[in-house]
Amino acid sequence: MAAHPKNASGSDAWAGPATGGTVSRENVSISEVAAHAGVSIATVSRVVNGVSNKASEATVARVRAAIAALGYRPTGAGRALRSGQSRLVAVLAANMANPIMPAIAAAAEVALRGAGLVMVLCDTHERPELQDEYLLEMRAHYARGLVLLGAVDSPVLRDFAHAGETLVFVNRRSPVAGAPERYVGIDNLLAGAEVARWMVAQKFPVLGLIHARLSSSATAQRVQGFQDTLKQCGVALPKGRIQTLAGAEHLQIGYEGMARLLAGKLRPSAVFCTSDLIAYGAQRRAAESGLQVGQDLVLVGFDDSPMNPWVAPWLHAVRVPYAQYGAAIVQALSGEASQNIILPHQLVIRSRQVSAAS
Amino acid sequence: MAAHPKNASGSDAWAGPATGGTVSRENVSISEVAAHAGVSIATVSRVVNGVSNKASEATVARVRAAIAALGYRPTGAGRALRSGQSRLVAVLAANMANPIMPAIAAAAEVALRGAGLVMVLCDTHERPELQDEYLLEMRAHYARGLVLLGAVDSPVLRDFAHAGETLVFVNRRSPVAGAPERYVGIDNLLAGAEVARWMVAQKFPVLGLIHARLSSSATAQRVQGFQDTLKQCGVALPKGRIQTLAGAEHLQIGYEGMARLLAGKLRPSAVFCTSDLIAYGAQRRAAESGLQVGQDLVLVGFDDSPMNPWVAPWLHAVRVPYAQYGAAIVQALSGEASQNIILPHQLVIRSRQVSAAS
DNA sequence: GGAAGTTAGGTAAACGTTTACCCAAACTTT
DNA sequence: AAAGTTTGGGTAAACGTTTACCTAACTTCC
Repeated sequence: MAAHPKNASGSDAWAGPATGGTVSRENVSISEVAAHAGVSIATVSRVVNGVSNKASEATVARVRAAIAALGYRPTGAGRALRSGQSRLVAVLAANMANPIMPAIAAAAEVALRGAGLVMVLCDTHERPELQDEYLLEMRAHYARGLVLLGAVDSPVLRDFAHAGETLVFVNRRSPVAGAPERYVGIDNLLAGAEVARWMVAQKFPVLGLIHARLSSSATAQRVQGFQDTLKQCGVALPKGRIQTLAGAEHLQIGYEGMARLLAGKLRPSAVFCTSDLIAYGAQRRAAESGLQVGQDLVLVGFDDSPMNPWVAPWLHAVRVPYAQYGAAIVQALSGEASQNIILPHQLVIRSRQVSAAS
Repeated sequence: MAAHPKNASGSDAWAGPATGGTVSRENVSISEVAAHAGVSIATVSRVVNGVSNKASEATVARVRAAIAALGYRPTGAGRALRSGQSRLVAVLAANMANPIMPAIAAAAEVALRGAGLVMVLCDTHERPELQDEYLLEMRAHYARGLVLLGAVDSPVLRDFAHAGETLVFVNRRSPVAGAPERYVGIDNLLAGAEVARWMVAQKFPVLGLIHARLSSSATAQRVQGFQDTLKQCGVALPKGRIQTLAGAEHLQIGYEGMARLLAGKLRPSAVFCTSDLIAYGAQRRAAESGLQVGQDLVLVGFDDSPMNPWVAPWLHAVRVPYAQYGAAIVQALSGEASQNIILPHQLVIRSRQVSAAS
């Protein structure tokens, strides 16, 4: 019931039926706390920020009591304005439709919280103008850092990179050369190579590859590692069995890519898809041709979404340790302006199940 | 004059190698724009905010030119501090692991952008303390609105609801009674009823139901609509064929629920799962028992994720129009303090395809 | 041709913080 | 006992906006 008179005349209207002690009142500011504790606002500020040698035990206790009693919490805007830095960290994701983006974002959010920061999540839809818009907007909010979850090249990004803004590139490397770079990701080159080596070891007679356009450094490296290693092992991968498709929709890419592979003379027996979504699409197309993925045809994906055991138990995949990304992002944010954090990946081969599942 | 040199000496330090015209410089503030245009900061502010009758055509043009030349963009913190309101809208999602959450968030983000607002996405993990933490933090940033994507009951939420904070409840109704409520969602009761009616019309001999605990109003209504309608149609749904499971992990709930259903004497021929994820889990368990979902057993899910045709073509589902949620959320934010926006849903029955997945 | 109204725009206060600087009192050192 | 040093805490400026209020210079009207 809390009364809540928005334009009431009675000034102490909401001092009345207090909702229950520590629960927040409408709009406590630092000066009210100061008055309540009988100190200056400077002292309150110092207590809040843990400035150590500026207040006696007794005063600290008194201030803390006042804070608790009034349910005070410093206002972000005031802080940001004064100190030129907020607790906001912007995460710009290229494409939230890909389930790995929310997965990384979730991990980042937990880690950031642990560091006392707040995540702001934006979806750039892989569009440079939108990315620029968000970059500017977030700097206007004094964001402490900008995390690019799949960056695209754009004017403002270049500008920021050269100006020394705090940028963290995740999964996909910075598209702007010549500037220091904070990067979090895995060794995509090695991962691609491992997939190739496994396929060779399994002696699959006919290999294939489906991937999106190479504008993303991650995809490019996966593809390169795969191809190089095959060549190195003396295994052929002719042009016709490499399907490169444009478009943002990975499911569609997989579907179409598989259609083209199946149109070739030799039916592929193992296909490397550079993302799980591509593999999902490929499986769908293969199933429509009556193929049983996991038996007639082996697919290897990339990311290894936690949902794979449930919706795609037939899928092998390179597992990217998304849960570890959170901590790594925080570390990158607070560390040197130029650093690479390379996390360990793992090729997950699912048992030849009929009945797998976690 | 304004000039406002922070430490004079190298005042024009960054006027040097301009990055290229309209691209942002380090830190342009309104006073620099004012100086550049030869007007007061008040005038610049008015132009920026489109206050109509306070500046001549010529002045407006001059100010706009200065803004463009310097790449000025008003600082969020300053604005928020002065006006007590920012452009931030917080979206508190209960569980980002459920793909419908990112889907709604994405729609909301697009619509909010269109309204000149910025989305801040947080994951409450269905935990009241975390939800409270975010509510407080976001109000401390003068968030213009708080969107609860699956609210849980919590002290601060109650407090805010009664204090008249701008709260929008999506999918799941407000857990606090007696306060005005802005709600965006579908008619879950009706949807549940429709599923029941369809199942009855198809004359499935043995029905089943798997759902999570009923703390969510959405789940509760789906279940109630389903059960009521079955009863009304004279179709039995004994206790043993209703599987209610606790836990946050819907995939697991589906898996376990199906296991229990299959342990009964009669094998169910059609099962209603109150979310797609539950259906995924159920399918997995059924497949492990050698059942072909879509033939031996029909599953109806809820949400109809865009990925369903790809990863779960065997799944019928109630389609929730997530793409429309964005606009609805914006509308709810800007409208009356008490309103219901009920969007249309649709029971999607997929053709009886043969080429089922695994 | 003066009163009244309109137009264009400047002045300065306020929003809630943080922090550089100052100062008094209490110790510590010679 | 005077000179330093530490401890505890207050004063006030600054951060970048928005906006209430003021003030000229024009219009308009009789």
